[in-house]
Amino acid sequence: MATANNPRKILVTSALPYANGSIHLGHLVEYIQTDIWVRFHKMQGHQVHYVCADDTHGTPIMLRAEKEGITPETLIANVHKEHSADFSEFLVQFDNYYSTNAPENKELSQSIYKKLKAAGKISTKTIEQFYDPVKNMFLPDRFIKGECPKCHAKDQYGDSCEVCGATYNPTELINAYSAVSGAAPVRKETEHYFFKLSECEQFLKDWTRSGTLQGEAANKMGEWFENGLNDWDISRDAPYFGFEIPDAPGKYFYVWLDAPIGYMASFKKLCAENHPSGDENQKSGLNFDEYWAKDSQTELYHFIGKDILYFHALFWPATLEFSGHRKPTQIFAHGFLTVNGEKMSKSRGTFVTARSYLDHIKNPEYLRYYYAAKLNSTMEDIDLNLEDFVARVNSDLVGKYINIASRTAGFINKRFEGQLNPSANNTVVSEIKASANVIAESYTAREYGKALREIMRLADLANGFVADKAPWVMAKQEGQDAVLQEVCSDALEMFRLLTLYLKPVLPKLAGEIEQFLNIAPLSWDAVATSLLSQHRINAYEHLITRVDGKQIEAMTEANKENLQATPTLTPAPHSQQRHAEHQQAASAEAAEAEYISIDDFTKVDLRIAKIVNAEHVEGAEKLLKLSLDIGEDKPRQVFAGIKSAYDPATLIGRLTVMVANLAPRKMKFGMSEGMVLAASDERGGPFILSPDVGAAAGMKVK
RNA sequence: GGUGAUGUAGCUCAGCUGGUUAGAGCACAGGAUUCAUAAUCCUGGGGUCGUGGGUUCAAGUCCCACUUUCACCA
Repeated sequence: MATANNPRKILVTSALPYANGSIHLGHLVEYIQTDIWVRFHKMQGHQVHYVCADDTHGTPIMLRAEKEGITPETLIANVHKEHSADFSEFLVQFDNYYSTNAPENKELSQSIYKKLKAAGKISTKTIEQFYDPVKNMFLPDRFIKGECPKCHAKDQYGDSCEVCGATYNPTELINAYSAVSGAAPVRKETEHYFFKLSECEQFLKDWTRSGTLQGEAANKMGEWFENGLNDWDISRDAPYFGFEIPDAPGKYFYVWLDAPIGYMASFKKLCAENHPSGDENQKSGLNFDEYWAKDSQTELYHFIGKDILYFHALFWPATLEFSGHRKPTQIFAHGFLTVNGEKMSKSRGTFVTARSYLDHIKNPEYLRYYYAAKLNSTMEDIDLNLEDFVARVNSDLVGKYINIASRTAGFINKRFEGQLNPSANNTVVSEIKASANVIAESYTAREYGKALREIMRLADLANGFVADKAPWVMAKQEGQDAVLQEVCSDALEMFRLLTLYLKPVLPKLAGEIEQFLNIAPLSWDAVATSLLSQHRINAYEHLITRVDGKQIEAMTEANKENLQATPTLTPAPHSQQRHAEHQQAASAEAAEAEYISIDDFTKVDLRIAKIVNAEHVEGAEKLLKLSLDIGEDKPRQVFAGIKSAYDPATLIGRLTVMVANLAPRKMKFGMSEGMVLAASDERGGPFILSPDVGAAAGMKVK
């Protein structure tokens, strides 16, 4: 066991976000989970370093930069700035946030490759791949599209069909085309470099059994072993944004080779920063080799999403082992985020970026708290239920926790000039202190939900104590001052302890409370101390406010609008996908948001409609009842939400456009047999459409 | 399709190696209270633990089948 004089030396990483998009609420699950774990261990007095970086290489980055007319270097520098700001505002405190496109990473990648080669783990093989003859480049599967060989759905990606779920090789696609240039790809031979993973099976089996993985993850590994391990293709042909392979002109490391090495590079940079002279083996503290040499005694933990377990549990330990480095102590995989029980969705407005959350909800600690309340050590998905989010934050943080200080500090400040006088032994205080170990164990085991349940149970005890003692009654009675002071002091001591327990999750709030209580920054061993009599606290200022459900609505609304305002042209990666081109399946929905086929469009039966009657609907705030002639025997009855903008009398006789084959819907005031089209956004509306002169009722719009 | 997970009160979740009338928070109802940016305290209603079989003296907890949702398939 580590002691105060001999702290554990721990290096922690989170997965590298791909420099191709913004950080969103899904990403944050991992960074918040990791950050809480790191902060907790730092509070315990251990020497913990938390590093991360942007994952910057690969074809998607190259092509996006080209499309934007900037260099890849400029693109990744912009993204790095954005990512850094997002993390910082969410209080994710990296010791270094770097980039895989860095000299340290290049050097490490090349040196590791050379060691693997010297160990006989590298081979070459000529393979045949699709090639874009217009762009003069080989195409990753994701950039080849065509007709599914099984169900003949159009515009499917090169590896799997979104419609029928079939998987296949890009060579099986019918009428394949390049998503980059549109040209028909040709097949072309090229020599690729492989890491001989097939030879690492025994090593990996042993490593897997050594307690490095969660049970579920180990099961998953077993499945992969059963299927047999294939060699890993680690090269890509120019043009490619990445590091060139030594002695292999025109060949580059596949992004997934140098990405995890980015963990090392980021740490190496941190070591250098700690050494002003630049001589990293001379100066204080951090020594790169102490953490990464084969016989390292330090601990190394990777927090990752379950989607990239394959890379971290197979390739990465094998790469480290056969290049003469230490292996990870443990790999912690977590599940994905769903919002309101479903995948994050752009059309529902639940695909929320970190920035958008900050713009609308403001306080990042609400999200940290909510995620922590949901997180456990398994790979299960966690759900962000927005209603639950509001209820939980308001009830737990404001109603229970902060309320303890809010309801007692006033007495101390007004009646005793901020001076405390706690009792010698309060049973509730003792019980709260007694939970320190249980809570610490839960944090260590990444069972944050369990930790917070316990903390909230303790907060209930504290509120019960206050209710039981009823200081407001004492305040009105003569001669009760001493007891009043004692009760409120004890409540604040309880509040101090709860703050300590919550500090890994709510570091900023804890800082403000330390100021309010006028105490030194809380570390875990401060459980053993107490607020002393004579100690003076500062004036209580309101610490946090409640979340308003309207803020949530505004956020989801804004994210819906964003989609319409700025449709992206590049294939949007799946909500959870952030790791380069191996992630090929863009969600059907995301794809839909960009383009629909002509077949989709013709499903909508648009007709010119003559408004033969329009009238107000009694009891309806927004609706007008329209009768629309579209050349049928009887006019259609349609309720349209345009009352705010139109006087019914002025509408009669006008021509407009309606959707004629929308499923009839029963509304409060009767059946609505279609929909009238109208334009609107924050600038105004609705404005109904009018056809040009000559159009007649019943004409089809196409 | 294969594989791994998952399905417990209206909502979000606990339930360790099988053992008394299945728990919590939120929401809801009633009461108390007024110190706190309506917070707090007490009480209560509410679940055939996805479905169907099986093992067992005893199953939410083990086994089998089906089914829901999610993920992965290099």
